Amino acid sequence: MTRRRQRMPSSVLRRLVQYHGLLRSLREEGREWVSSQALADALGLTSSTVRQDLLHLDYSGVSKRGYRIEDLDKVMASVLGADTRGRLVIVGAGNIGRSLALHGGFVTRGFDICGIFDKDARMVGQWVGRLRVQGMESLADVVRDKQVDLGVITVPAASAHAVAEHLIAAGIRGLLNMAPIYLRVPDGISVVEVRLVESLQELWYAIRLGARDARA
Amino acid sequence: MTRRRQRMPSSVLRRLVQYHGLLRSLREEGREWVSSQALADALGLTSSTVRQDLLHLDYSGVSKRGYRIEDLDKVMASVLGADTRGRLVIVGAGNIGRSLALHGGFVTRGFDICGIFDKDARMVGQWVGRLRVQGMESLADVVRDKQVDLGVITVPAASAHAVAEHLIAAGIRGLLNMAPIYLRVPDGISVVEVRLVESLQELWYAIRLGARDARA
DNA sequence: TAGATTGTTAATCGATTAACAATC
DNA sequence: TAGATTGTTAATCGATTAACAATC
Repeated sequence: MTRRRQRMPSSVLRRLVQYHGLLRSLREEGREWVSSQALADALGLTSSTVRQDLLHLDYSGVSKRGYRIEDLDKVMASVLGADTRGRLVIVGAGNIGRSLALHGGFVTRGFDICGIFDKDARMVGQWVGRLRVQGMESLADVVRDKQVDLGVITVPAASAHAVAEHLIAAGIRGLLNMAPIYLRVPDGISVVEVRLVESLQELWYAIRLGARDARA
Repeated sequence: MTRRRQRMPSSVLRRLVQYHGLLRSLREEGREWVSSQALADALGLTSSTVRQDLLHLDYSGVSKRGYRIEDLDKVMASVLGADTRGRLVIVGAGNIGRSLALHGGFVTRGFDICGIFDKDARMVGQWVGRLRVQGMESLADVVRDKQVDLGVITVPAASAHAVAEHLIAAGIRGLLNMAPIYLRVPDGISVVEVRLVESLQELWYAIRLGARDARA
């Protein structure tokens, strides 16, 4: 009987995903044990934070030795759902959309790309790797037939909301939004916003601040 | 004499960048005033948070009317450095790197792309929009000659650390890292990590949790 | 004027860090 | 055994929200 744990804070979830990626690398290296301190060092955290985070899991380490990498990896994969594959479609076959479709990272980390769509008739029919760009009118059928879970939005800001509604109407439950606009969605739909330009602006601020400090 | 404000927490900085993007759109629409409540609604925050954030700026709103969009935009642009352009290079001319180079978002939001580099000789010389892919041996010269501020890393995880060191040695002060590995850098160098696959994994967790809750 | 909205203080909430007994 | 590392509680720190007097 698994103990009922409270809902995971998103700060903890974000780190669990990181630990999991790290554990996979460590496993590949053939390592067997890892300590909270080693995990913390690798990600720029404190060992206290790591141990607090692992409290959210049904897994215990071993005093003096740390955590058995293989076991912890399995527990995390199960909690994160990394042991079942997610199905996604990409909407927007511009540069970003096509590069994500061609990028191997999604596939190797558990996601299947079930289609790429664009409303531009000139794009439709073009090949992107093994996929052929489809028109928006096919979206709902593909989502239903292939039981697609997630939509990745890589269209311009002006079309993003319409695309989101289209995907939600088709039955999708989660959106990764790369369009530079904040999406408002109904309850029950999850959204993760990816903000490349904004990240760059934060970086730009930090650099300028550093330069000022250095002069002072 | 501008009052010396304390260092800005990164949570506040992240939102200031968002406000600024929003203010730009509002300006384009020809709007003149905006309230803390309207800003909050647009980004899913509370008006309290917005007003607290604006306390970090040398700018005051007007009781009963809100904030004058044009003035607030200017103050923010100045604080964020959005009134001076940042220069960047992209290292890694794979799908992601090329799509970022071709993407207009960086240029329209204040960043100039000064070069794209790859260590693969077969890539070197190929055109990516107006840019030609250069070999790694040219990197240091370009960074120095064009006074490049930022590096965007879009190489595989295995090469990311070497590329980061190369960029830092060339004199760059900030890195946007899209490689799926956590970068360790010396003091004084800023890093922003972009984690597409990890974002997708967080989304996947949220969806599965939602599905469980719906069943319960 | 009356009412809406700011600026700011205080209260709450949540996340991180410190500390240390338990333990293998 | 002795020492390293866990699990967990308590302390600290920081961020968000609530509340409301000031005000145009």
